[in-house]
Amino acid sequence: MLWTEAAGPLSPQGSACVLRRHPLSLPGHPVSTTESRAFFMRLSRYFLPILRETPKEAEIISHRLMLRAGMIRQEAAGIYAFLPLGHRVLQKVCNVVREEQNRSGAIEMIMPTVQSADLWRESGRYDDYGKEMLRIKDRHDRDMLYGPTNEEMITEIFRAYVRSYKDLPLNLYHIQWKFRDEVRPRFGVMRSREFLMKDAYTFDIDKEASRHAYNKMFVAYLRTFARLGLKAIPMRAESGPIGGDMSHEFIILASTGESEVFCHKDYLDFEVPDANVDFDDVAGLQKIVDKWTSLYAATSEKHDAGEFAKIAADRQVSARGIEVGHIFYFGTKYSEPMKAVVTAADGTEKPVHMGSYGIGPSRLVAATIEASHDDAGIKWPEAIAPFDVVILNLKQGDGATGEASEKLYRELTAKGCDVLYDDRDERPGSKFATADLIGIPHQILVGPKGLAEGKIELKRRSDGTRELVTPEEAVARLAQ
RNA sequence: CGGGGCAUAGCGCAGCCUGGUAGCGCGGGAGUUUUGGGUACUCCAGGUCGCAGGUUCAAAUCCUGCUGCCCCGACCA
Repeated sequence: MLWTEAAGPLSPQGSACVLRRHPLSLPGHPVSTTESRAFFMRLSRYFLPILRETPKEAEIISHRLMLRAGMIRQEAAGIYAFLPLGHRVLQKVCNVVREEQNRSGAIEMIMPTVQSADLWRESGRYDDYGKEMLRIKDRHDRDMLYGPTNEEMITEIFRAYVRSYKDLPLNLYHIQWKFRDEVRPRFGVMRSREFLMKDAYTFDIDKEASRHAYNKMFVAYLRTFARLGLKAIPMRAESGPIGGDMSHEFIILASTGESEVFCHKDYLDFEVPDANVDFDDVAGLQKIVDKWTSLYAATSEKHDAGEFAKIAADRQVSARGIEVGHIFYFGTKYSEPMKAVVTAADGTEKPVHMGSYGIGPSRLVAATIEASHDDAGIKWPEAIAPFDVVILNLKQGDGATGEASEKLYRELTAKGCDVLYDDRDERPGSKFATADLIGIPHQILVGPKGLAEGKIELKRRSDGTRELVTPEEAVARLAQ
């Protein structure tokens, strides 16, 4: 029933990772005996704790909307539970990220959240990292920590197995929760202490090879953000506490963004590489990266007013931005102290050149809302919407609307759509408000008036347009 | 970590100054009504007033300490 479909993201490409469990496998949850209701994602049976009023602690719009839409629940400062709706979005973001990482040749794995301090003593960062690192002791009084990042661990794994340049290049990534004990967490999951992070780590024989690895991730990021419906602009960045010299931040423009950014307007119209881009084409990738780094783009920290002024006035963009990704090359910073070396073609041992590449899915969920909402609520891009379609039965209890709604549900589901059915015993106004708030891209309004003429109403959340069509047309339209 | 603020029902708040039976709106439950943009009405349930001390005949209210959370700044994916 519900769980079968709620278990995970349902986009066709992403379904491989969905655990399709039989409901019987869930202990403590008796299987419903109302067979006719099986396999319907009914809002009346879902867990969607909508808040009508805005909790006072929420300052920025994405935080407010995520709380109101029942997506998250704060458990401590900067620590959040993702409720079913939020979880669906998070999973969909992860799937897009995952697909693009895989496309570029990166290989997924997963590393633990808790790490041994010894690993960090090897790189020298145990003492450098400061209070952002959550340090803990286990029962044997050993120093442990909740990972704020995984360079040391991946380097340890690499050096344990890889001996030859023939095994390079290598790109390993994982999507895992991290913890940074920020002094002042804020803005909901935009800047939480615990956050989900995709981290990729590349290993190459030299800097040139590493540049290609860097370019692969650069292009993968362009594609990832575009698929999420975001305009992300790569900007030259400081390499941060991890060190290095080749580094870009991917910034999306949003009026409520946390920092000020400046860039050339042409970036907004740059073409994003399509799915057929050849990631092994070294020169081709370099060309794409060169283009995407050819114009001025800087965050306020690196902003050069003089350079910016050289751009034609009507091409200048000065806006606020949110960092959603960060990639950097850091050479042998970890491979040297941690002795991650391979034998090169000439027989000598060389420390590998590394890079790391982060995207924060949990932050992306919030960032997307910042970039896409209105007074009524969230407007999800189709790629990460928790559901593709919501069917609103405007007269619950009316046999005709119920039948029409369920028929629509079955047909859309059969066509691969992710459908939510609002079968609650609520007034139409309440259903409209809920649907708008949670931002499902397409609403199907099934009411007695329209049904009398054999029509239902199709409403698009993005621009509010609505049209009367037959149920058959609606299905054809939504199934693409 | 510097500065400011808050903590009373699930959520939003009043009550505190001037100590004396803990309130309102929303939400929840039962019902009547209504049925295409959060319908109206009736009834009901729900709070050791963040925690611990103290003052007092009496503390949500006054005093002390603690904890949690939020905002501004510095910092950060």
